[in-house]
Order: sequence, then structure tokens, then C-alpha cells
Amino acid sequence: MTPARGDHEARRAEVSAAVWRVLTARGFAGLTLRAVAGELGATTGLLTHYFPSKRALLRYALDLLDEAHAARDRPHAEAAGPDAEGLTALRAALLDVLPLTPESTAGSRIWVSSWDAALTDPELAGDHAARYQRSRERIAAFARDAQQRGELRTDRGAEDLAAAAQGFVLGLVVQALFAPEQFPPQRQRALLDDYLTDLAAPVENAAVAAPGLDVAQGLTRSTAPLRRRTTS
Amino acid sequence: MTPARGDHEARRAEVSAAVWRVLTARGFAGLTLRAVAGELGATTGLLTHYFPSKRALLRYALDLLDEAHAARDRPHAEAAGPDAEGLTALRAALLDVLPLTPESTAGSRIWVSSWDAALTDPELAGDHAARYQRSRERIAAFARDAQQRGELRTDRGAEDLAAAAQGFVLGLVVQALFAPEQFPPQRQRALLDDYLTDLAAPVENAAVAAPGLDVAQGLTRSTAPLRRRTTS
DNA sequence: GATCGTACATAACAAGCGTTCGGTATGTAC
DNA sequence: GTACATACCGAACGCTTGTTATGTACGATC
Repeated sequence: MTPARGDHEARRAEVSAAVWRVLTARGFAGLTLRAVAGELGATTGLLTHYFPSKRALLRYALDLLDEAHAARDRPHAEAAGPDAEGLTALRAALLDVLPLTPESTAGSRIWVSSWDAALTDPELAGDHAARYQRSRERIAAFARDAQQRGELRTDRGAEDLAAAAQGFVLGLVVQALFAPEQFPPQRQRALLDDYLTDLAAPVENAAVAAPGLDVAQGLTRSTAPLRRRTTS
Repeated sequence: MTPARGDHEARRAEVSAAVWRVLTARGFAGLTLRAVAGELGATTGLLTHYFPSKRALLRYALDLLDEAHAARDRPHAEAAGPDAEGLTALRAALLDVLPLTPESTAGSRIWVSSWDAALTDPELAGDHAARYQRSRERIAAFARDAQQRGELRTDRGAEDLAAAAQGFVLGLVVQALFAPEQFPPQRQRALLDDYLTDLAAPVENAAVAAPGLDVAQGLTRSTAPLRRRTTS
């Protein structure tokens, strides 16, 4: 019946923020309880008071980071307005994944770094899989909406469009993290816009395309060489 | 003057292979000298005999993995023939990045896992940056070639096409690793082929697109407008 | 056959790790 | 004022880590 003196959950959030900072600065290899405690100006006793184990601490920190990103850190989505739909919302959602600011870069770094631990730990892997699945569904919803509005090509399923688009931005994140000077925000945006422009092109044109340039057929032939204009 | 009894370099390669196996099975957190030695059926003494430190061991293993991938593990590039050029070569190069077989999945896993360590360690980061840069240049060369053959749209720079394409496959790799059942080889190939199909579409069609459906303008309204066909 | 590197095994090392635990200070409840 | 959680600190525990040092088997050289 004794009410908590301080705000328990708020403290856990502070601890998580310290975890983020350590992760950003030193990666997973440098994530130790003592480092986190030091970042907080506290001791490991505090950490063990709020979390039963290091894994629980990490999991909570990642959960919270994901939640924060979903709820708050979406500058583009906010700029687009809360009731943005279709292609505008799709683009905003994708832009909010890219490391365009120091803050989002730090966030991206944490996620990329977490992939190693997640691929080893089944529970973390499940968390991640669920996260990216949810993200894909969110993007797919925007894509579906954009299709209905005639903004997006309809010759492809929204799920495929979402998977492809998410792959595109994820890969861009990785490249940008390793070569920031080659992938400044402006270029990242330009690459994404180019990508979206292609998805927005109506289908009919593809069919109208010069017959000699119809690569689609050869492309889907998977393993066999894509021969064009074979004479025999 | 004493000639090496066994083949020194071959032994280092064996050690590296053990590193790969440990990395695949347990990730970076599980990469210990004792684990590697155990994988080899040896002791840590062997490791220290061939490598001055753990970092050197890891770096060599990653270098060798990259080299092996560049030189040998390119089934699609080989299937396309050594003198394949243009879009065919481009597609093969991208396919060889995807985790389509157990072997390439293991390789992809190692690379994704290595990103954490690489983002922390400046030297490893440099290695990675150089690797992806080289890969982009390779892809860009194919893209340039494909453009000259009229197989690829020419309204975009080959470097941008390469960066975008590499991002696309890298992101696909990540998603496939976390949700293998959702991204079977067949779907990965299909997504890539869809992507390439768009890049192959000739430019003129984009300009011909129905004016009412010109989304590009609205898309960029957030930051820097990429206005096309501006009247004034 | 003595000498000398190579090629390891074995053992020990200090450092650092996550976790456990006893202690203390401080608030609330009765 | 007594009782009792909560909220930590501080220190210690056992274990694992990368690294170092010592020892030895062995093939090549002269």
C-alpha cells in the first residue's frame, strides 16, 4: 500500500535514455552496466533496482526507443499533418526513417547496432521482426490509400510496395551511417524522391514503352539470361 | 631462413573460417578467442600465434570474407558469364548480395552483425565504408554500361542509381534476415526485379504522365521542391 | 647431431563483467 | 514513534575475457 515515492516509470525512462547515450557512443560492445550507471551519475545498484537483468534493461530501452519514434520523433509526419494520407503520408513516413538530423542519426545507429544482438537473441529477434512487420503494415496502409487516390501505381500489391520501400530506406540508412559525407540529408531526400517518383508512374506507360526496351520479361526469367530481341 | 613448415596463410584462412562459423552461430557478443579455438579444435595459443590481437583476427576474417565474396561467391554473376555487361550484369551483382541460399544467408548475417562493431571502431568503419564504396562503383559501372546500351533510364546519374540500388538490396537483406519466412528467395527476386523494371523504364513516359497525377511536386513540398516542368 | 626457428599447448594473469547482497537513508502508514 | 516499504550505495562474488609467458615437440639447416 505504500505509494511510490518518486515516479518509478519516469526513472526507468531516464535509465533508458542513458542506455541510448552509451549505445550511441560506444555501441553494444561498450554497453556495460557500469557505463550506463556512470552516464547516469549513479551506481550499478540503481540499475539492478529497476531492472532484473541487463537483458531486461536493454529490451526496455529498445522498446522505449521504438515507442518514442512511433509516437513523437516523426518530424516529417507531423509537418505533413496528423490526417495526412496517401503519397504525402507515405513519403513522410519514409523520410522519418532516414538519418537526416543528429538525433535521428543517433537513433538509426542504435537500431543498426542492435541488429547484431537481435540476430543472436531469439526474443530480441522477435521484437525486431514484429517492429518491422508493423512498420511495413503502416507503410502498406499509406500505399493502399495512395493507390486508391490514383497517386500510386496499382499494378503492384501494397504489401510489396511497402516491403520494397522499407528496404530502400533501411539500406539508405546503413550507407548513410558509414559514409555520412557521401549521403548528406539533401541527397538522401533526393534519392528517396527519385524512388517514389518511379512508384508513382502510372502503369499504362510501361505497356506503352518501346517494345524493344521491354526488359520486364527478361528480368523475371530469374536465372536464364535476359535476352532481348533474339532473332530466332 | 627456415621455410614455413605448413602453409602459414592457409592456416590463417582456416582460422578465419572458424571465426565466420562462430559469428554466424553466436554473433559478435559470442565471438571469443576460446570459442574460435574450440571451433578449430585448438587452443587460444594457436590464435595468438597467428594473430597479434583479437581485433586483428576479426579484421582479417572480415577482409577475407569480403575478398571471397568478391572473387568466388557470386553464383549469379558466374551464371551470367564473365563478360556479362549492362543490365544483366547489374542484376546479377545485386542478386549476389541477397540472402538466397543458406551460405549467402550466413554471409549476410555476418555483415549485418559486423555493423555494430564497425560503427564503434574507426578502423573497421573505414574498411566498411571503402567496401560499400567499391561496391557502389562496381554497380555504377554496370549501370553506366546499361545506360549506354539503352537498357537503363538515362535521366539519372549512374552513381545515384548505384547508391539507390545498393540501398535497396541492403535493406532487403536486413528484412529477410529478420523475417525469412516472409522473404523467401522467390519474393526477394521478385521485389528486385520489380525495382529494376522501374529503372529500365524510359524517361519520356514520365514526362507524358497525366498532369493531374503529377505527384512529384506535392512530394517535395516539405523541404526543397524538386519542381519539374515549372512554367516560370 | 647440434642448432634454431616454427607451431603450437598449457597455464597463469589482471581486468572487467553481470549479478548478489548487506547496509542506510528516507519517506509513508498506522 | 514504531513499522515497513522504497530507493538507492558500496562492496564483494564468481566468472569470463584478452593477453602474456613458459614449455615442448618437431622439421629444417649446417
